[in-house]
Amino acid sequence: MRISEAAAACGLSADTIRYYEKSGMLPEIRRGADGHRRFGKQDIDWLTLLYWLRETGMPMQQMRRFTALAKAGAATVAERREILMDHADELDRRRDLLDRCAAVLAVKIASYDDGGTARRP
Amino acid sequence: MRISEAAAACGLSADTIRYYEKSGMLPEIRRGADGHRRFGKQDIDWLTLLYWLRETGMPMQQMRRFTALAKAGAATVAERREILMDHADELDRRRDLLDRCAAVLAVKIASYDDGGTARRP
DNA sequence: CGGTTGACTTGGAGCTGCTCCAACCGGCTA
DNA sequence: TAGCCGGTTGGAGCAGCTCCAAGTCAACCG
Repeated sequence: MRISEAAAACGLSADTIRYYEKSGMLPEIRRGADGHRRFGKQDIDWLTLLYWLRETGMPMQQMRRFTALAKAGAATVAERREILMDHADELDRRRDLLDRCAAVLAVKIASYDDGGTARRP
Repeated sequence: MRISEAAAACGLSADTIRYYEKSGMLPEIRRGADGHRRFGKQDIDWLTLLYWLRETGMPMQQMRRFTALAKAGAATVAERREILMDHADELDRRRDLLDRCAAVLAVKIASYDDGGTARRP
């Protein structure tokens, strides 16, 4: 798979994929005889996981750590598991934020909706 | 209220408040005789709303627009309402993303949890 | 009265995480 | 042989902060 196909498959842009590679967030990506990157199925899986992690705000530093562990082999599974569990907790906190913001917005919108009949201090 | 108290009250940092003022995202903030900013209750309410909006990812451009409308007076209530409604929709989309990411993480964690008994292709 | 402390002021540099661009290269088609 | 396509690299630019240096002013201490 070429980089553009990989980008289409995982949801990241080609630029972002190159940037992630430069930043040590990808496993070794093979190159063809032409010097172009070639992505295998496992690479796509990895990119897709990264896509979800960044889409939900995991900092690059943590992604780098995660990648380094994965490169280091099976002995690091426990720590990788922990990183993902932590991120799952983070998602819960974010959902909470969204809910609270939704409540704030609802109040504000309602205050616009009362058509000016309410006395707003 | 001094800027540090305002920061404590609204959740933004003093630096961010100054930055927001520079960027046209605040109403006019009074100054004391010493040249320091003085925040009133309404200012704090505004900052708190901005806090929630940025915390849930509203782009500054939209915040600027929102501020400009608020400065322009009551005639712009409908458009401000619309901006908040749009943002509420955005929150729904984000919640959806979080849920989908949580599902991806759950699968990945389960694959770590199976203790290596499963055959992973 | 002078000196220190502390909260503020401004302007500007630095950081993250992309995103875009110029300049270039190799392979394929007409 | 030319033109186009899909890559390559390095580097600039952008959003949204965050931090820092240098300065000002008020208040308090001795």
